[in-house]
Amino acid sequence: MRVKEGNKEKDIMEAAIKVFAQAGYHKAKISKIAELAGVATGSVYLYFEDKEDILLRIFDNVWNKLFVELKELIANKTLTAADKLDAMIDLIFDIYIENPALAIVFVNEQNHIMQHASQRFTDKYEKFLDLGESIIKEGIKEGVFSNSIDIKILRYFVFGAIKNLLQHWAADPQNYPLNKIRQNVKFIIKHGIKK
Amino acid sequence: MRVKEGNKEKDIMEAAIKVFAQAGYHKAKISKIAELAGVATGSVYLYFEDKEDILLRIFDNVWNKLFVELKELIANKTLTAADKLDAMIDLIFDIYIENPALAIVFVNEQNHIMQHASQRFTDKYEKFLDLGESIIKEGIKEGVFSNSIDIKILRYFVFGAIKNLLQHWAADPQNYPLNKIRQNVKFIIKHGIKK
DNA sequence: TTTATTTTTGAACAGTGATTCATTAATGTT
DNA sequence: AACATTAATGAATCACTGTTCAAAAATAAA
Repeated sequence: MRVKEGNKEKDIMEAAIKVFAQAGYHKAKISKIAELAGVATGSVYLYFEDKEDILLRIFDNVWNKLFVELKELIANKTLTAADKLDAMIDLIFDIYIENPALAIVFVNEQNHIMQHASQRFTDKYEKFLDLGESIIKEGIKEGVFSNSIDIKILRYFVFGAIKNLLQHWAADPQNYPLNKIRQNVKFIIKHGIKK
Repeated sequence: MRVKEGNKEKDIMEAAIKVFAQAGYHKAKISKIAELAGVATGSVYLYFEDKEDILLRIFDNVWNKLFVELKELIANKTLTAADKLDAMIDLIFDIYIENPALAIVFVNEQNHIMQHASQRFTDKYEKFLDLGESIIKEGIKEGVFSNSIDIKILRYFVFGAIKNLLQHWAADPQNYPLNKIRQNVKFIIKHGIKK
């Protein structure tokens, strides 16, 4: 019997993240991913169903990670709802700092995922946003958040705002430091623009 | 001499909007667009350079329209900055009401455009957002808008939030009436979620 | 009606790149 | 060492669809 050496699955996935980030999903070539991962083109198909499966698994990982982290965060009894909201926003920004290529894929290919794999994906996405929702509800109970905003609307509002800012940032990182963006996002969500 | 009959260019563009909205740019087939427009496949290339050119011209039209309308809006001396901000948001939502398919293309294919034709497109986009920026500045002068938010950040924040909400709405229109979304957007931008 | 010019057609072409699979290599077992 | 089993290879296949272009059709002018 022969046993698999190394971790080709991981190698391929990491290579794919880089190639997807650089070229975008559609222009990314399997042959390029394989080359970067140091395997033959055909080997990719030993570990992944097809091209889309690679992207889906990348998203699975990100959402799982975010979900676990947010869950821990919410369980923390020493934080107020407002603190938790800030920390939740940090979770997303931190992906960018830890793994910029992954973050680029995450924000750029969201559309693709939504249209081609909503069944597999919506679950994790919605679960994550459900947790976010619970923070808002907590804040409303605490009396610090307004109860006149529809929470379902709020979640897509906030996620979309952050996604777009990160997309622009990724396209031209020099423009702004990520931390300034993060700060402003937190402020706008809380206070809006009215004086 | 023979003269062109009808307005095939317009027919093709309108067909393309429908097909792009339904299938997404990448899966949209030229042959399908031609069929829907009632012309031969090859005829598409008499009026458009290539597939991407169709998408670009669709975007040109939308941005031009938005730009003109926003300009008029801003020139209106009877409106306060806050009124103008609301009206600006209405401009975008109104595309959805007037032509849902066009709006779906507009929000879904923004990515594609940004990555493949920023030179041609960024101009109009940024010009539009510049006008939006002028509304905010007006409000700051009036003393009604906070001056502690970075305006460049604000614009991508707001545009992204709206874009994402409209994308979700388009994917499942039953979920929410568009007007409720619109209302909430206006409120969140102005007041944030803090009580 | 004939000719000239322009529009329209749609089948054929061509480039692309995801996917397959017969072959080879590597490792473990007897 | 010989064998069995699984991993890995990468050139060939295959499907797909954007684009081209020679031919046909429509219209206007002579």
